[in-house]
Amino acid sequence: MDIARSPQQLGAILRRYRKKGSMTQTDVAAKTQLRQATISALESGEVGTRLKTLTDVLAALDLELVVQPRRKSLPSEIEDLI
Amino acid sequence: MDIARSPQQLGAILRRYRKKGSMTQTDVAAKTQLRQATISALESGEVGTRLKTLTDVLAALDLELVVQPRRKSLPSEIEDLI
DNA sequence: TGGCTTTATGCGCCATAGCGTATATGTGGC
DNA sequence: GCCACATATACGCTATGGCGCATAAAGCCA
Repeated sequence: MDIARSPQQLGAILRRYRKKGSMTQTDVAAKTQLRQATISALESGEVGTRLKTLTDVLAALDLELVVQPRRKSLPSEIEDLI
Repeated sequence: MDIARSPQQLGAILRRYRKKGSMTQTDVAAKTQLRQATISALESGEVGTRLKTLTDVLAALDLELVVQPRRKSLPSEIEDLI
């Protein structure tokens, strides 16, 4: 599932989509005018990453966000503990 | 729709949900341990807002994010111009 | 195992978010 | 018009993201 409630989950999802598109962090960095190190930080779930960085990467991966009410999601809460 | 591709769209969505829940920025600030001014900035679409701030507010409003491939969305692109 | 690619870290620098505190500006309701 | 309540701004401060540049540490595959 691609539901995120934390920067960590968001980072993991972005990494999955990036790999699905056969791109490296360096590729994404080039597309977004960011550094490879910055992409690394985002995917690692650094809590301080800026929204602009997130939306830039989403654009590079051709993704978008949907905001929705939380569903009961035991799986996702368990995932939080990992 | 609640699709966001930019901090601005995200802020607008959050504001709508907050009002739907009859909460003030001060209420959300209290719940999240952030300042009312910070909530104001987030809803205004300040690009530098931190991911942690976003996820904290999402939690306070009982919302979550879904990441999905971009759909062709003329409406959303028009919205960008507003 | 060696060698190449990919990802994670380090360091010094600058810009800025978020802080506390406070005030100004909206915005409704009466 | 007045007055609460809500939201937007301001100022000085500290913490930290992202930068360039560089290197270390994994991963991967022949």
